Amino acid sequence: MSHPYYITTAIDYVNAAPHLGHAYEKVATDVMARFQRLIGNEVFFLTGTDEHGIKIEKTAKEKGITPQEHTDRVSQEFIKTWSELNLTYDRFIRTTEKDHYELVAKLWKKLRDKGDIYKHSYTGLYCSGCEVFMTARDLNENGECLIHQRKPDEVQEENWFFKLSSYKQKILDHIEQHPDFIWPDFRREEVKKMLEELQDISVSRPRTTVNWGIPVPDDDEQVIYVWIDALSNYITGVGCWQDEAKFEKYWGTQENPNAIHVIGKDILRFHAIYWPAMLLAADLPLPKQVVVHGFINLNNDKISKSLGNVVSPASLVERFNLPNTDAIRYYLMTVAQFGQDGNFTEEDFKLKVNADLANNLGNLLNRTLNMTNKYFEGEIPSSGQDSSLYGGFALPSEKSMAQVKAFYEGFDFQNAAHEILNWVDAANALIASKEPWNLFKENKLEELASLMHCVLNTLRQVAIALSPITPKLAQDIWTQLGYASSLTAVSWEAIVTVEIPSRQKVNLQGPILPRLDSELAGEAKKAKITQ
RNA sequence: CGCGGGGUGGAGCAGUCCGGUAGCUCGUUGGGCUCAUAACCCAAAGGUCGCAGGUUCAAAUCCUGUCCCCGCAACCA
Repeated sequence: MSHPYYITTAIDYVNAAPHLGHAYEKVATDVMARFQRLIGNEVFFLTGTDEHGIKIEKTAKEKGITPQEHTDRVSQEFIKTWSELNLTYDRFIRTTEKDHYELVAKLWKKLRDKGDIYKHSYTGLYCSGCEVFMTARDLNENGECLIHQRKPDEVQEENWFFKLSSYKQKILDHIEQHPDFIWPDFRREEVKKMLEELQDISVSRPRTTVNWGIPVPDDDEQVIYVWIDALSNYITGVGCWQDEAKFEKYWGTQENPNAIHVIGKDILRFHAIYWPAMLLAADLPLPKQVVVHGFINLNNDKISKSLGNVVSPASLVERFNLPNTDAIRYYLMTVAQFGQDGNFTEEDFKLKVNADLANNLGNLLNRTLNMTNKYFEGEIPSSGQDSSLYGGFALPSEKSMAQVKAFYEGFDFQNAAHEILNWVDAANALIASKEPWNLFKENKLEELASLMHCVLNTLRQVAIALSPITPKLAQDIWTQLGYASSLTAVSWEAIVTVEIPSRQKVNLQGPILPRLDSELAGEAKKAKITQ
């Protein structure tokens, strides 16, 4: 049965170019979106960019362009990168879009009219070096900014505040009553601790500080700060207060919440506390689940601009001469358990991609199609009388298929891929043990046909099952198996209910993914030779 | 005592909730095969699970203490 499935990523701040860290979350969300479509659900996948704020304003000024020009440029970079990674989002939302402005203004008024937003004078310690207000934690024992080693100025500012504290209990209750609201478990516990010390938050900034933002309704002096502006993209994206039918379908209702937010661990607080509080204040249903992933480090260092270790997906494609980004998608999804941190190294990337995708899977396809060409003139043989002969061995068991499905559903992409690769291994082992080349020499064509049919069908199943993670490779396998149609038209059930058609003409086209030989490997070889 | 994550064969990790022959991938060594992308298959070596104590017939797994690494703490995913 088809269900609406709404999934979102965090929207990225357009102050820097997209890198592997951004890509990690987006790919994971795309894998889930693709999987949900595969099992027949009606998916709406939202991603986008967060485009307001002082940093954008400053960067634009430095570059001598307007903030709008700047955000136009950078958001295009994100769109381009996502296109290279084959993300299948349904909308790319930008917080500078018209419908978002309207929604945010409505949301603001609603909270204000309800009395949940109030004006408050705020005396803060402002470090002009950092250009930001500091809290006690940012200061050393002498009350000096840790970075600039000098005392910040005492500045009084009038801001609008949101009564976050009055929603504390409701949020806590919701978390208790919906154990799946925050995933994984340990993040839920973390949020409960955060809730213990909860203060109201400032939700606007004076125009004297920031100009680039959505104006506070009926207050020319103030601009809406990031919380209300950025978080509400999730409801703008599915037509809140604009297209009620669409909104109810995807966002869901109080009784049947439907939205799933995929976010990084750094913004847990905002999604698990601020955002639900705002929704409660606006009398809107809460999301169904907040899924929190870990970070991918680069050579054990945090990915960051200041470390200068930013790697873009495009640069990997270039360096390794990849036919497409599937190797990157695969690696990101298998390098760590979703929810935990992982570590990216080029060496490991090469190793894993070569072993799993090129050697085991790619080579299985290649050797199988070659044999189909040699022994059966390129036509898929029928399983014949012996259809059950190899069934228990290479064909994935129904249990294994169900496991893969459960892994996907539980955001365990690592184990999903691992389980599918087991099917590949089993097929390779089956070939080794049955020695089809000898069956051919001995003219045991019945047995040979049955064996080849079995392996070809396994490849067909692998293509379907792996398609959420590696859509291009899966389609390549599909095409080489002789299908004219697109793999996206196939459903998950077909793994079990359909067999590869006999007499279909295979279409061997060479490696779906050549082995990666990095510059590193090249240089290591060179070094050996010169020694 | 701010919060949280992690410390398992050479490397990267799973297993820890619901104690009971320590598992996976890569690498190494030996063998096999030749359909295939120097690939694939089989086998072996290699770890007493950070450290100390406790509970138990039995602990990587529970409890206590301790050391080390990492992240978060009003926006670098």
